[in-house]
Amino acid sequence: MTTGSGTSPQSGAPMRVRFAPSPTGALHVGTVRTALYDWILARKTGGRFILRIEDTDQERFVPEAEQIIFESLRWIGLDWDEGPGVGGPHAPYVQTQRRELYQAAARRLIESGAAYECDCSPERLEEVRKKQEALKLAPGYDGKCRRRDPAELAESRRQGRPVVVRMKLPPAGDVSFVDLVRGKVTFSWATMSDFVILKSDGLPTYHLAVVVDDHDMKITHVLRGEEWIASTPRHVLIHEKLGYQMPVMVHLPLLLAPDRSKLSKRHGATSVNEFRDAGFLPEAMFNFLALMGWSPGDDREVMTRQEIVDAFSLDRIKDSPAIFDRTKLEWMNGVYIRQLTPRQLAERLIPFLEQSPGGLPPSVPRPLDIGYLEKSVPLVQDRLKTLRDAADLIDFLYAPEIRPEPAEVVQKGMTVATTASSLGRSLQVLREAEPFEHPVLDARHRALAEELGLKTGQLFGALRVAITGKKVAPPLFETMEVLGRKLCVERVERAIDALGRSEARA
RNA sequence: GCCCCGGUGGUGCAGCGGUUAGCACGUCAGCCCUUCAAGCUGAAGAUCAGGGGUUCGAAUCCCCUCCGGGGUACCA
Repeated sequence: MTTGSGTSPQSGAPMRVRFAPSPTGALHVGTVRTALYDWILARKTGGRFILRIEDTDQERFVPEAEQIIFESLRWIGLDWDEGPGVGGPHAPYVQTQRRELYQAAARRLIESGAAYECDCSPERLEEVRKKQEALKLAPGYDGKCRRRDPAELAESRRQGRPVVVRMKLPPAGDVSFVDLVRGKVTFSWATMSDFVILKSDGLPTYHLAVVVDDHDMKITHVLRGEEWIASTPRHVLIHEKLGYQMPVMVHLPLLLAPDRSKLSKRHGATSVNEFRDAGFLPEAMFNFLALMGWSPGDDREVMTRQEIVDAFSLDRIKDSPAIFDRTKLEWMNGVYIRQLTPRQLAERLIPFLEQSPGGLPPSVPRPLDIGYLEKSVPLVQDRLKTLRDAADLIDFLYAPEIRPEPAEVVQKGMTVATTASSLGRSLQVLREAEPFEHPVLDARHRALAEELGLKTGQLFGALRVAITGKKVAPPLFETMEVLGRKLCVERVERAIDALGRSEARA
């Protein structure tokens, strides 16, 4: 390390970190931010980045979600060293395939007296909660089954009544743990109650599963969103009772919407897939997300993946929430778009231009000619915030004909007649210019404007509308060069015709 | 309600005991100029949430208040 900025106390030893999403749908940008930090840390320390699927919630399980997770991670460039698809020494990496481990752990906890079985009905639980609410007490399980008769439990089971396993909380006192971002955090056991670790369907809750798996997979650092900080005491308890050592805890600041509430659907796009489809570049997304909750300590913002890995350190993660500013993301995406070569940009643009709604009109034949596109790209490269912006900016290059509005062709201080005659003179230039390249076209038209006593803006403006059909378009003569002599002549002729017809009507 | 974590220009971030409070996005203006961008210059914009302390000195440390967020499930 030559910069020194990236050397944090913990950057030396290889870290084993895991990203453990639930397959419940698309990957939220906040979740991906966590994955990003995991990946960076693993790469930085020569450690391992482990992917684990936490599918213990059968209710919320979405079958396609697993594929979406893989795709999203691959899209943004996070490759995993252990996990689904690649295997590893702690396989399987899908929690529903590991249930024996959790059940064994639950059994050990019951045997040691740290946990107990509970057959309280949902109705009773609801009743207890209501009573507590009425008395303004903290809601929570009252511990009735702590002293449940084993025979009664067995009877419940025989009758098919649901039985869960609950962790027994210490009667009083505080729990503390060290969080790398927030320092020492303390909770009182009184604010919690005996929580479920094994559900009646035999699957573990998050609390048990995470502890068992992180220990089994030898995870050294746990990175997760701040919403987990309040349940960390539960994890401390389970670790303790199982005789496991706690990994280093790192609770990342939440990602908020501009209105400072939790980033959700109503704020627009929230999943990486949506950003990908909206035309954001993965490298821009990587860079932007890395800065959501972390900064290098100097004023750098636009950084390559390698620069981020080099500069990253856990002690520079901030403790206040990060707000997702889409405008700034768009700016950064534009920066990355401008860094591409025309060829690279053309290649990335093709899927966006070829897609049916949002791309070029269906009348434009697919597949697109990459050569023509590559020539067109420099015309709009500086003007793109997202890849999806391109279609609207270059559609006129693909239109079979342009039907300009006569009123828009005529520039300020000109009439239909003077405009038509000026375009007629331009036509000569277009027919004769040799070679048909922008420096020549530019020089000839400047001379023409002077000869006609027009401002360049007047002549060029009229031509722009004739050639592109738009008042706002890329630089005129570069555009003409891409379009070629034949099309330019046709379009200017057509504009003159249109002017003639409008005059006749008037 | 209770518990935990936050609060620096409009926005995102840096600064964490002594700075004219720094950078970026956005906004506005100028330059460039054929429009729009991009680029370059410059400007406006902050009682560092408020109030008390501690200190020679506080955005930085402590306390209170207010505001925001998170948690409080057989969801993760």
